[in-house]
Amino acid sequence: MGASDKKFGESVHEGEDRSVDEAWPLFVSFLKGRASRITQARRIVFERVFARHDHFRADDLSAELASGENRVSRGTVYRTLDLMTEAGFVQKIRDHDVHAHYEHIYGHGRHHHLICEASGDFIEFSSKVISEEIARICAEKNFEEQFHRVVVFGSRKGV
Amino acid sequence: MGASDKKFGESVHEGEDRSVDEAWPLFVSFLKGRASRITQARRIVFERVFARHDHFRADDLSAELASGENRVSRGTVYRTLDLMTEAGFVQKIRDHDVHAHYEHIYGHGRHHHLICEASGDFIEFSSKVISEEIARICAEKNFEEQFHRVVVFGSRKGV
DNA sequence: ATTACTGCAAAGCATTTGCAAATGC
DNA sequence: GCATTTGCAAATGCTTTGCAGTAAT
Repeated sequence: MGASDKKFGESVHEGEDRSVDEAWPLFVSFLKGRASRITQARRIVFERVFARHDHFRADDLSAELASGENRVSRGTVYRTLDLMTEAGFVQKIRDHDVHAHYEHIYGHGRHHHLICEASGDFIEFSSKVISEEIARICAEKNFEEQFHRVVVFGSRKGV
Repeated sequence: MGASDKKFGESVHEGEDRSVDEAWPLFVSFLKGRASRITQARRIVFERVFARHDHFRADDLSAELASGENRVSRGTVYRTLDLMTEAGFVQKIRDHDVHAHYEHIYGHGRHHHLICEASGDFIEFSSKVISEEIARICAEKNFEEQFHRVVVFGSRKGV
């Protein structure tokens, strides 16, 4: 396919090798900027992340790297993933909090949350615009929606 | 108060007792419908959930119920919360999966996911409409957004 | 009487952490 | 040479589970 055919995002997957090679120097700068070291383990994890074009789980990646000639230990995989997140190369697709939160919904409409990272407070909101847009997207993607969640992380102004 | 005065979001706390009393019989039906028993422990957890008007964590609720005259054990609290979720009285405010998922975002635009519960597949999408709506809501709520996530659970049609 | 449920304590399991050895600078 | 990292293994902490006793039907 021609790169021009690719609609989604700007990622051009023929460029995958180039992608690591382009990105690595940036990670190096990031590390240098914080007086951290450029190590083999970090390079290995970095490459492995870029070799994937799908979503992955930290523990899967760690398992993959647990053996073989370029093995990296669990702790280091997790630590490097944190660095990469901080540097903005990966995004964590999960709530920050590992704990399960609940709320009772009897008599409530569906709603979503603004979560203040500083105080941990939740602000509820609901939006017809969003629900409708999601319904539209699902129809377009031939996907049957069961429910959706919208979470906005940030902070309350003036708190 | 007239129920009609109630806006959304501002739960009116005088109504709290009525809310449980209205809901409990429904839970009883649900339990009977699946040949499960109506027990004291379940009633205690149910009430405690409805007595809260905020979000709560399973482990906090469990800690609360760990002592006192109406104590309920940890295991039972978790099990009852599952039942209540299944029955639709509470909503779990967290991804289904406890594991952290990552993806690399270098060269990708921000995007979100449709997650197929059957196959576990992810379908990516992005929507300017949603981002703008969220920005609008944050402005309205005086909230400074850092980032947002939209997750739609459901299933792919014809898979 | 039966059978489901509860409490308990132990097990699970992803993730984190302390520390001695290894490595980058 | 010195400080940061790594690997290892043990610890964490929420959640789940097996089992024997208890309660609901």
